[in-house]
Amino acid sequence: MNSARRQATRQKLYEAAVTLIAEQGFSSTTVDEIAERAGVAKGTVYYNFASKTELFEELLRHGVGLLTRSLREAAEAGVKTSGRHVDALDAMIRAGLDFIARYPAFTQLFVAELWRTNRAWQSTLLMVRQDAVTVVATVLKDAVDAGELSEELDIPLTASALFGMVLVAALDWQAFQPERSIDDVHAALSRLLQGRVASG
Amino acid sequence: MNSARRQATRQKLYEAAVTLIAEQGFSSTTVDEIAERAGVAKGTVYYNFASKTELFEELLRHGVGLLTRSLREAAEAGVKTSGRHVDALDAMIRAGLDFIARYPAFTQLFVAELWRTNRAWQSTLLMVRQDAVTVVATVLKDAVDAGELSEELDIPLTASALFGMVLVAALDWQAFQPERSIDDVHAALSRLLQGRVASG
DNA sequence: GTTTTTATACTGACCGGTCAGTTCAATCAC
DNA sequence: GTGATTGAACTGACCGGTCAGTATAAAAAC
Repeated sequence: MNSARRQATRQKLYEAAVTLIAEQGFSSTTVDEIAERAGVAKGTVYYNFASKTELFEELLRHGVGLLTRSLREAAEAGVKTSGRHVDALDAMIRAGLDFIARYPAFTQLFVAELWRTNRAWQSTLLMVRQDAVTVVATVLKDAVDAGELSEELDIPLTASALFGMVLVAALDWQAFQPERSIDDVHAALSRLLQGRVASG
Repeated sequence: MNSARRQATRQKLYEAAVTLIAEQGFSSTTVDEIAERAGVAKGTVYYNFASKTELFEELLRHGVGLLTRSLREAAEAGVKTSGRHVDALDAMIRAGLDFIARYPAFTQLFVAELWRTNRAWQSTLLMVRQDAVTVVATVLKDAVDAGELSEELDIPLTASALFGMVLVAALDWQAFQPERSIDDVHAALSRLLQGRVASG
């Protein structure tokens, strides 16, 4: 059980499912399509996952796991180089952009599901969302504690707003201006964040 | 044709469809459900709209029409009172929050579909998105032309980022902290936007 | 001012297709 | 030789769209 071979099959199924569901949505994506895209028999899907829904839930956990790990590592590395927590924040924005550039399909799918209610996987989604927001909020809190950011900062709301800013800007970048470099996008967002927008 | 009665039926169908699709997504929402929620027979749906997809597309146009009108009015009123374009921007943020508070279901649905590809209504979505972003970008451009914002400002990307900031913060507010007042949320976003985040 | 006609709006049973999930004997790979 | 995969057939619930018929109200005919 859980052999390397099986792991590889599951990975193929994740990759097939993520692009199809990002394009078409969960309900319009058929299990037959997923199996075909993954180059696997339909029976294999049900040998590896209890249901279509469970495949999707594990996919969510898998993807958000990658994101949070990447954000955490960026934050740690960012604070280590300069000792300033705002640099950790900036490094996290960069890591977010990297993630979205690398896994655009997962990001689309995540956004599409995030604020839906009454879905089978709602509790799973709430948990993984909490994981991701916590990483951002923690860095914000550290920066406030260190006196780098105002004590009046509304941490949870700001974490959400930052998350949204990066998310929407990056998705628009991917969808409508894919020729731009990541450095370019990163610079524009950093500027906006650091209040260097006002003229003079 | 286009009688008051028919208009009323279409309105009922919009209202029924928007909440159901926001909760469940387009594909998981059945025409039977929409009809039942609207208190109307299934045939009536097809008497008023050519297909489920067309109902959805007209719903998108209808909703984004409301949003852009509201943003435009806010921007005009905002610039009139003080003559400063950054106040128009702030007024637009407020109008965005108002809209999301008033039509949360439409907002959810719009976000969920915005970055999907390969969907029947993609072109419709692209058009209405363009309408909305243009309103924001226009105000940004006016502010830059008036010397209130830096000339180096990346207008389209900043417009997207602002849009995302307000969108995600507001959806999180609605979903996870609905007890907070709109003034409170508005203040936090204004602060973030105007660079009053850094301490000191 | 009552009957007839017409146009529009609405109804709901029904049909044909689709799809998640099941089953299982046969084959493969380590 | 045991765990993993295949492939194909099958089931049954579900759903988008259709259509013959009904309801309503206003105009036309008498």
